[in-house]
Amino acid sequence: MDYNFQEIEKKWQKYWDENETFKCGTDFSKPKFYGLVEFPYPSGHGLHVGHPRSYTALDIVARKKRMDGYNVLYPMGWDAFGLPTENFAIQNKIHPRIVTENNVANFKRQLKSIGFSFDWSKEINTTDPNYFKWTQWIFLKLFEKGLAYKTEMPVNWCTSCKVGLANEEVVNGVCERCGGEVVQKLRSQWMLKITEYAERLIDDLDDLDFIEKVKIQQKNWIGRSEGAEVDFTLTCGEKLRVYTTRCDTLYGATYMVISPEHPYIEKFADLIENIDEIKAYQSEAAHKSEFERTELAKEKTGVEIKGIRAINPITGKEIPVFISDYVLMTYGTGAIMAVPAHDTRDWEFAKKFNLPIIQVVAGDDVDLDKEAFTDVAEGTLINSDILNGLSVKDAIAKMIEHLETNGIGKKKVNYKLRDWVFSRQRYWGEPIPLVKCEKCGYVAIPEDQLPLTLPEVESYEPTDDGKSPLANIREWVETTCPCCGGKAERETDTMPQWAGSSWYFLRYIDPANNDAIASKELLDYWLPVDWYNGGMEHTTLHLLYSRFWHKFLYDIGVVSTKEPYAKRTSHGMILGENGEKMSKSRGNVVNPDDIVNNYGADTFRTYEMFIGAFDVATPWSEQGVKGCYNFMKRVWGLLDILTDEENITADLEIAVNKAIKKVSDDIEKMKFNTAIATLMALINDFYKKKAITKGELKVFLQLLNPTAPHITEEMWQVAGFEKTIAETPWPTYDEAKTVDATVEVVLQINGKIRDKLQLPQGLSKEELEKFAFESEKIKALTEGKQIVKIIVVPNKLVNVVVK
RNA sequence: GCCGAAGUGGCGGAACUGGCAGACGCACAGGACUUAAAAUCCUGCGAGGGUUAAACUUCGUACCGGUUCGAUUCCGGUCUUCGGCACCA
Repeated sequence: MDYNFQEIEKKWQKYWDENETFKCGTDFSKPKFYGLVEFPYPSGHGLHVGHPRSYTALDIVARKKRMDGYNVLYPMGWDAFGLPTENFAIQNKIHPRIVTENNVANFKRQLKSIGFSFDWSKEINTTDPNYFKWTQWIFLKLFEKGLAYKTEMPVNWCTSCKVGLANEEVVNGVCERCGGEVVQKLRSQWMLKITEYAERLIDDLDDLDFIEKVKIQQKNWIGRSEGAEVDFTLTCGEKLRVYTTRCDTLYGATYMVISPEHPYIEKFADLIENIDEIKAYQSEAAHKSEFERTELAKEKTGVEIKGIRAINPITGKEIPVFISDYVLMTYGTGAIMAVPAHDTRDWEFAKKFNLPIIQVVAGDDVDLDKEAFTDVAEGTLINSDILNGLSVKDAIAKMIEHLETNGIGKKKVNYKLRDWVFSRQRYWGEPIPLVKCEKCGYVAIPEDQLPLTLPEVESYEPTDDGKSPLANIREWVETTCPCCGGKAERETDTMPQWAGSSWYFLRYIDPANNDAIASKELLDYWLPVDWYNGGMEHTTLHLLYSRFWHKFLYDIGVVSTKEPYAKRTSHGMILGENGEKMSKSRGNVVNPDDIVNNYGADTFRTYEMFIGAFDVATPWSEQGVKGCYNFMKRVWGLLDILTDEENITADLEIAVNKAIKKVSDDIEKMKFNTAIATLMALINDFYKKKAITKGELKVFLQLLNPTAPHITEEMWQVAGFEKTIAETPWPTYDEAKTVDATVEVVLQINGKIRDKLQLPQGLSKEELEKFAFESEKIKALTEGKQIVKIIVVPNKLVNVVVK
């Protein structure tokens, strides 16, 4: 009988659908397992071979957990708002909803063809009004609690398309779509105060089982730093506040710099003698795009503010104040004290403008004519009066104390994290459910009017002045104020794509609920997500945003866990055969459909898991796929050598027990490649014997089932076993039977292998030593030499050290 | 520049806590079956030396050095590749 994967896979996919085999249970006394993978953006290109790497991995975990007796929730849905769909709709004059429907249908067909054990009854779609009703609801709660606010923010503006672009759409400083110039333009934008959660987002990471690099990347992104705020008095009488992490170097602060956007320029314009020059510099800086500001950062620029000077509060000396675009308005106070001796940027600036450089930390190999001395960890303070002789660490502590007792400054923690720009001037997103009333300002629309749906429009293109296409629909925009009943206009911005994905794992729990995000009882049972796998590219955006929203929902009592995800893992990228990232332009894209059609879903799944270490990027290999296809055929061929014997034969008992242990452990540790290797080795044993008993086949099929579910179920049925594998418990092993009766013991002289002995398991050190010296080779090589030492590692080796 | 990960046969990759480097697969070679091929099954397969064949032997986990009876694994330094951040005071 040939291995007809098309027929087998179709048969079992139909069976699972009809029997709702993987629908999560309602017996809440059972332990639960909530496995989650990132839901895809249903693009027009169809599924990428990268998606199934993640989905298969957690599918294996989910299938095993079910066999382990857990109540498992493993859901799937669609993150369907977003730009590519909108752009496709614009180009082809099709409604984005239709585009989305088509893409979702295609994705769903593809996912089903791979045989994932998703509970499809929990399917969600972020563009479904019954879904985004709750996205809007969460936004209104944020608004109500003062965590959503509107402010002027620079946006990336494409001068040719006349449209605001998301950061992801700006590639090398130009518009991704048309290649046009991108500049910064101020626009009024809705913002979410994620910075208010910065500290908790860092601190709570400690209790989570996230892979270390995710934690590190999130911490770096949030960018916590401890320092001090210090007030310098200006000659105009006002105080200029700076932030510094190195207040120990205050004696070396020889000038100050404020950012070009600093409000003091405007405030003290009358006192500034060279105001024209300053204004010119300001406008120059404003016209630089983000790209230019960073790319051209090699040479420092700036202008001294004439007419205003500052007084160093520690030394009492008068120092000049500059403006320069190397100081950012968005971090700290938008002003710095410059210590050129110990900061590279300040040093470069001081060199260019010929400013004094005063060393305040001593160290070896310091040449301040060549570069700043920044590696001060071992240094001692000098030229610093009260701090002289102290280490940097002690000096900081002493200076903070000094600043605080004298009212000059205080300790301060800062974060690099900035608030979340939450507006998009686009059509295909969730409308922000607010109206602007002339009298009442921004007012939330009443909850019972949610969802606020998108109106039908003629064109999805943004307006000439960069407003959302919604702004053109006057009958939709013009409304009444829910507060005073007067004339009001709807907000025409929509939410970013990150909105719908920031809470989707909650909706899976109870997707049809009309009264709440999900019922409290179900939320309490299923949360937190036990295991979330996804790409590293989502570490600093999606993963952080969703942790933020979850913490907010925790604060307002919607959910009972502080954190959404107990465990986070990440898969490596699958590269093209040439080792480069898969892309259309490189022509190295592999279509999952082709693999499923030519080799079958089981081969595809097995290959994706066998390809290499799960968290490491690996190139695709068609030959490798064939290797796994061979394995499937060998698995199928076991039916030809099947005997009637019910038990596991004695000579394979150890191998089978070892395999159960290894596969079980490897799945938990995501070492799918070695789990499969173990099963390949085991099947070689069966073929060598040209026989497999029913007992052996049973265990083998169960172990392979999570990876290759179709072929194993079919063989299970053909072999006449009861029920389906999915309904059977995961096989157990006998620890005592995972150890071989004999072990190969290595005999070494001075650490070099000279002989090997096959000896019984568990011999004592003395016995091993005795056996070692019975070896002819060891005898010969130790003959007449002085034995210095003998090292014996039980069951492993005897090493004789001779002189 | 900063943070992080990695470098092992012709290739993808194994190796628990410092203890036989190269599991498993691919490719390749040889054999069985076949009229033949494909498919399948079996065997071999790091490099050099050595032998009719074996035995045997030296080298070998990016590079240089160290710790150790013993290092792919630990420590110091160098190089390369990939991922992230990037004037964050």
